[in-house]
Amino acid sequence: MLTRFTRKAMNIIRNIPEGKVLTYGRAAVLAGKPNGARQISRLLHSMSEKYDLPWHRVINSKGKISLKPSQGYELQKALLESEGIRFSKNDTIDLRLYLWQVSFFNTP
DNA sequence: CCACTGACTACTT
DNA sequence: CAAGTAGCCAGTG
Repeated sequence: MLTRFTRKAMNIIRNIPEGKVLTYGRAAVLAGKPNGARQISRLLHSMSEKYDLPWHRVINSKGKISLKPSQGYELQKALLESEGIRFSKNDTIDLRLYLWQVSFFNTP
């Protein structure tokens, strides 16, 4: 049984457009739980495949990929770059350019 | 119900 | 800037 928060979060993540990203924290806020960032990561980890979520479009608040090398890092970076996202020298994504700007999201 | 775990974050050193 | 810390809360056993 999934919580309302979890379902809402999945819905939001599914709607991240190509070439844009969301941070764990932002996704949590949009799903209605400002402190639910860790649940977002759990979601992605456990059901990104089952529910066909664009898990690679979610990164941490510093604009970096949270996965470790050989644990999915390379794959995520490749997927993002294939959508046109450019990484800075220090391997960070410029959130000013790529953060999905959504002021409201309507899902009951 | 309790304990433990995290692909997190904001704040302090 | 890097490293440490306290708070966070759904899932799991």
